[in-house]
Amino acid sequence: MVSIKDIAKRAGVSISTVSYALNGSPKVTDETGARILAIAEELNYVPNAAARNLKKQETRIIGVFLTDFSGGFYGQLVQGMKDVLHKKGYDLVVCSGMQSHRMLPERMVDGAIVLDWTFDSGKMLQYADRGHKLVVLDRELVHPNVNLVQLDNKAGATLAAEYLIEQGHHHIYVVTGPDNSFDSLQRLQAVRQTVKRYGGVTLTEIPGDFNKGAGEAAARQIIGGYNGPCAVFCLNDEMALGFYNTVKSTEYRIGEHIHLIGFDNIEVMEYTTPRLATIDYSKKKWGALAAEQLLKLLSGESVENERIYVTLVKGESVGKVAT
Amino acid sequence: MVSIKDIAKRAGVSISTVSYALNGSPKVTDETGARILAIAEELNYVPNAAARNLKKQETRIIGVFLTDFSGGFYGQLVQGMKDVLHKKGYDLVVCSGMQSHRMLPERMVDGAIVLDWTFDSGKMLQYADRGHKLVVLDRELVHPNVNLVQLDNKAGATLAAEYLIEQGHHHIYVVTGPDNSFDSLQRLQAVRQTVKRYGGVTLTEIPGDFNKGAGEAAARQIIGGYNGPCAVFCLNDEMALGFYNTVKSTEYRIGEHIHLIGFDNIEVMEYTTPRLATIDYSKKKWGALAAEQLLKLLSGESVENERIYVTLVKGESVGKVAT
DNA sequence: TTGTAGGCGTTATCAT
DNA sequence: ATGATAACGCCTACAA
Repeated sequence: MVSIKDIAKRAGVSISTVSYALNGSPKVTDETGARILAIAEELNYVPNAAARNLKKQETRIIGVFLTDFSGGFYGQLVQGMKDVLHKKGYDLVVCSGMQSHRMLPERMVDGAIVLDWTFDSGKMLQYADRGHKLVVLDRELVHPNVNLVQLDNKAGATLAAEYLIEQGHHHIYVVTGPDNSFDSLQRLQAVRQTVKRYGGVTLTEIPGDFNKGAGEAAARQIIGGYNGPCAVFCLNDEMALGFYNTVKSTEYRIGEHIHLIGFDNIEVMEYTTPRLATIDYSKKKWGALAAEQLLKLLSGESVENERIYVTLVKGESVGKVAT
Repeated sequence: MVSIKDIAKRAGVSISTVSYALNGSPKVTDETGARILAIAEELNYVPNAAARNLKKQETRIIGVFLTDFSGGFYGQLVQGMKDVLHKKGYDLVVCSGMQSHRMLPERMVDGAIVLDWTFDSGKMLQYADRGHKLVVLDRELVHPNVNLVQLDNKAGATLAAEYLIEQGHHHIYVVTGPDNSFDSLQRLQAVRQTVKRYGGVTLTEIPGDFNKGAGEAAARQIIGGYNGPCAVFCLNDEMALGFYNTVKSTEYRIGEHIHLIGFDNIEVMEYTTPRLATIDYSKKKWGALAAEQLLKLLSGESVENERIYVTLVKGESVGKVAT
């Protein structure tokens, strides 16, 4: 592997001169500079990241930690981050799986954006304590080195629940996410509160895990005990989709026997028949904002937590019920 | 930042003893080893990746290079890779954008899996020449350090074209991908060949770019000049989806006036009405195989190029035409 | 069993 | 304007 040493030898100068030249320092003559650059080019010199990182104590890389890559969800989110980070000379890598969590404390990345419920909160706080900067999208965490950019889950779930209730539904099922998911918990609590506020509405909670399978299971359960029109709020679209699939394979019809709403407005929702109601928000903006917040943290600015607002997307999957 | 030096000082031993202990070398007493480990734990020691990488000349990280993260396509692909790589003690990071291409020559990753038409083939060969190992999924490249795991595009496109022709269609449009996309080119050539082989079929090529917008534009163009039933082969599902959307907003019906088939069988396809015909293959297997090939390359084994086989998925989007 | 020391490739501070 | 040199944190012969 060719290093600055090789270039120095070839150019008949010292390694420091080479380093200066390569970094465009004005301390070196235009002439020698050009000569060195030419030699570097000729030798196909590429700086070694490990050495540079070790010396400079920074990588100019941001790690984005996701639970997995499935769903048409992350594309826009990451694009939003990339746009912002590239503009500031940062690169971005997407990591997934608990194995990769160590990249932050090992300083392979300068900071982290986390949307990954497998990332332990305790660990995150520990890292923050050691000076690492994080932006967290999927839970509440209080630490000067941690910034929160959260969805307005409460508003979204309330919108969804109210929508169902106002269409005349008085029996509502809610299919939840994993127990340790902050998003799920927030949404669930908003639903409970809304139901209580209205009165005369019964709420049945079905535990889920944000994956398709949970939606399918919930559908089987509800169909099994079907006794009249009911409404179902799946706390994310993935589960709503699984629910939809299962109902589709029966004689029951969505929007007629079973009314369904999800959360996230992932791309697929647009293609179902009937169109599934859901809660929408800008994934790209979410990513962009998260990246901006992280950059501020890295530059030592103090930052306030931020919130991403949501809107209701109506769909034929939710119909009126005569009361 | 706490380093082995700090641990050594605290433990009253030299840094090499600490290093040995941390790496579980049998050269150190169980007693001192335990004591050192305890102190490391207590001080929250985390090894510095840059230093380790610099010394060991490897990172045990594989870079996966994608053009972007959109589409429900990459989830399974990357999952397949991750499963294989983790089992061998490698981590995986997903990179996107030309900025990130430098990670390979800078040795931030030990090897690369590439499915990114913005990654220049010349550059890739150059890197291979310098000893870097790559597995390439989206083009043909001949180099001992490069392995190819390709889709059987020719078979897929032939299946699609034959399907249309055998349903009685004699006017076929094909919407292509970007000019520099190898997948697009291979598929297009197979279509041309199939059409020629059958005879009596006219083929119209509409340039696209593998994005939704191109599908929409093609749909507008075809509808604008509509004069009787025709068949359309979008060379990927993303464009087929755009096409579908646009037709949906008109009085024309897919599967009746316009017959449509795509390529990839992305998740969304299952939810359209009518179900869009497409070409399917296992994304997970593709990723897993690519990862295996890369590991072999890294361990110095010589490897043959591989191929991923495809199947036809029929759908109501393609109907029979009376001839 | 433990310590000493050299080196991985850069950057950056001092001299010259 | 250029060169010598000391870090950065870790690993690993080799010495003791």
